[in-house]
Amino acid sequence: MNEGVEWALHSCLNLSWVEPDRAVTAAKLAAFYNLPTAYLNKQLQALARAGILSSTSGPKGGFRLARALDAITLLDVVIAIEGADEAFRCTEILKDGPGGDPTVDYRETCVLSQAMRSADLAWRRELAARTIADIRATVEARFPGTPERTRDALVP
Amino acid sequence: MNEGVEWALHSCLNLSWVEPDRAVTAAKLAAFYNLPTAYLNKQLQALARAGILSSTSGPKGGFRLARALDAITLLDVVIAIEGADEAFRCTEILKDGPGGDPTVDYRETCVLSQAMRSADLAWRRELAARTIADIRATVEARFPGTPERTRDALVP
DNA sequence: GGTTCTTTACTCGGATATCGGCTGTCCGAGTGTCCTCGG
DNA sequence: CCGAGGACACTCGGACAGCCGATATCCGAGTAAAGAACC
Repeated sequence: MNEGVEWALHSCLNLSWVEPDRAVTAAKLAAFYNLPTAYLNKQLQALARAGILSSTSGPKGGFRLARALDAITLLDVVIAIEGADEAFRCTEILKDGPGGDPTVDYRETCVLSQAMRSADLAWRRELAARTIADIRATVEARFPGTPERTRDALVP
Repeated sequence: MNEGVEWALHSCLNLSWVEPDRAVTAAKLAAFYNLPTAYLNKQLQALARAGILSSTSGPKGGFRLARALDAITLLDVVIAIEGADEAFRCTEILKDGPGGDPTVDYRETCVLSQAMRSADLAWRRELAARTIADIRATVEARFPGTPERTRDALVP
């Protein structure tokens, strides 16, 4: 899995601790973890295209969360970065086998494909059940100093 | 995910329909789906290293299943081909952030890492719950002609 | 006829090229801000 | 003093190289079988 997913998740979480009307630049978010600025910017662009962040150009510009915290699931972020394709991609090799029918959609018929898809759905269900709001609440309960420390590092 | 996983899964399933004392060459298994022989051979080698198949050299050689059908899970096959690493790899970027502690193992501490690992475990649990025996039984129930057709194509 | 040895052909196994996608970087378009200048 | 205009600096956005792993391939080591030769 793409490394940018980790950056995107942490960046969304960090953005949840700054005032919603305050935009944070990619440079600030990158400096927070010593990440390459331009490359993180690329991931943030993907989040903006997915409607998770909203971006503003110019001075005082940057990124901010575009939705309520409990309306952003971990699956949303993963899909924004990695794409919506499932991990196991059925190439329908049964079509080239003995008794293969070119008119059949083996992604729906093949038992192995169904089993792999079932596992993939379990993974997605788990990710869709956790929102940034959940994560934030857990972090605040375990590490009370995090919100203030994060805000201090991101806002000038 | 690696395309060889699909080939490996179908090959294991196909091998389940030939007599256990009969070895099938990589060439036969590849011809079944018009796959590149040498590359499929590479995947079969990985399955052999994992103890899922046993290989025999020389004439009348080839691959055969090394374990009982109900002792081979889909997860076993996936791990043999893809490796045991989980999809989401936590790089512990919190170590480089404000308040980061180099002595802490953030793969266990980071809430996001835990959430991603939880989803990964759900995926693995689903794959570990299905064995080649299960798949074979389902296929035989839905497509009764498959066992004979497969055996005819694989044994001389 | 039986046994042993040799030859042979066949198979796996690992070492070797090739390609696509992730990683990393750069510069231009757009925009809000601030300063200056005029009324 | 107030407002308008312009220059400026800052930010995102997409276009451009580099590198690692997956893809695809080939040839050699090992082996079991088959056949020939000998007893």
